[in-house]
Amino acid sequence: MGKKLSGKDLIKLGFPKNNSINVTLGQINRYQKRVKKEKILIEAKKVLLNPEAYKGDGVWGKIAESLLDPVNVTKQKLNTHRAPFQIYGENEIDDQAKYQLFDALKLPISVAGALMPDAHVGYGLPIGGVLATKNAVIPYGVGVDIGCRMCLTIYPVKVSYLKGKKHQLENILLEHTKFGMYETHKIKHDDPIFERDEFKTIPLVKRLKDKAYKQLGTSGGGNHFVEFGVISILDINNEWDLPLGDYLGVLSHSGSRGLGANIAKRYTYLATKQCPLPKHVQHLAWLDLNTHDGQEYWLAMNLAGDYARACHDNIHKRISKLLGEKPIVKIDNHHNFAWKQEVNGEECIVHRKGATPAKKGELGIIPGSMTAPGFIVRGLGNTKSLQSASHGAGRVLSRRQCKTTLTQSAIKKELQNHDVSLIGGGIDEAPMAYKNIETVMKNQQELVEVIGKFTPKIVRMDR
DNA sequence: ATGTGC
Repeated sequence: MGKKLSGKDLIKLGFPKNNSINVTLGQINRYQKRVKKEKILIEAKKVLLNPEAYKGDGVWGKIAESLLDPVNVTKQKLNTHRAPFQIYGENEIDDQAKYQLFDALKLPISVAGALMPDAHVGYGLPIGGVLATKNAVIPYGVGVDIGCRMCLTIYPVKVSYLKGKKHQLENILLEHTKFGMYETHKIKHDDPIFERDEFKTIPLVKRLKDKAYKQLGTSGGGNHFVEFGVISILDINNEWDLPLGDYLGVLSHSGSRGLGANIAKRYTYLATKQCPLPKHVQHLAWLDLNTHDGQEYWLAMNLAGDYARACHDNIHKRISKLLGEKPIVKIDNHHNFAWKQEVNGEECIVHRKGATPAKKGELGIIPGSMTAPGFIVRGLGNTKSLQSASHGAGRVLSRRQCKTTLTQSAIKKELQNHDVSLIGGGIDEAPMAYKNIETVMKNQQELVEVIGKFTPKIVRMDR
């Protein structure tokens, strides 16, 4: 009732008639909804008089920045030329995914790009896309599931265990992994990550802390899984001096749950507001890393990545305890993330949206499907791929196509043929929905070398 | 991938 803060109030206070008004109203509306107008105006005046002192503040930092350095939101144009790029396994990649990369390579911030052999169409950057940019980060270049990653632990246990204790292992997955949107652990688990400053200093992240707490160690849905299988070590020069042969392995694939999803959503929205692009590429909107929002996204993205790691660690720790065995090897890697990395001698932001980092000697995991093997790989540091490799086999059938062309009985038969037992798993995650992983691996021999193989035997997914 | 707060 006339109590709501308006632009006029701010002008009366002495605010300049530029975008600082909009920024201020936006921040207040978002984070100070329940604070009295009088109180807000007193604080706003202080910020107006000394914006320098408020730089970095969760709520007022962005306002201070808009006062110090008013931004002109100008429509960005695409270049007519493309930044240099490389495509791996081109024959296996559909044209739409290539066109998406080509568009991304025309952004004025783009330095170089690559397409991995499992690439397919996504929002903004294609899945399997790698893009290096100059001092800017594209939230949709990372993807909605920030820090989506793999984690593998290997146990010094005979593989006959998989058959002999099949029922017990199935029970571990059924009772002690959590899938789907709402399923959480009955007992709350803790983790040092919740002491991180970002949970206090970034208002959005603060609001997500409770949710993150509840979801720690859960897997979510989609293509996420936790599975037991056979690890075959194939490289005698492996980094753990393991004799060649078979071991019990636990492999997990999941990300940062609601925390990362909400961070992605918010900063994508902010990016599209600040960086208007032609309609067909609007999802490639970026945040300048010198701005408040850009820096905040970087911190929030890194937090979401670390949270995703904490989730996997929680899963593996609990399973290890239930097995009564300590892992002798642990390998893990993000495949939806952005890193600072040198490209052609200058520091760039390298986005990998469904791509495995593959610096020289860097270890990673490339999963196949629930019936096809995954691979433990060692990066070869190929600069043409921006030191990256595929993050899996890649889809051949869309989720919709799966539902219309596949049957439950065909999936059941496929699982039986490979001696795989499945708990959960929808028709859209059928093994037939994925490309042949052997072909994908062949198409990236210049990018990674294989150390070992993972053959899934007991798989748990959402349903 | 997530889930109803721009």
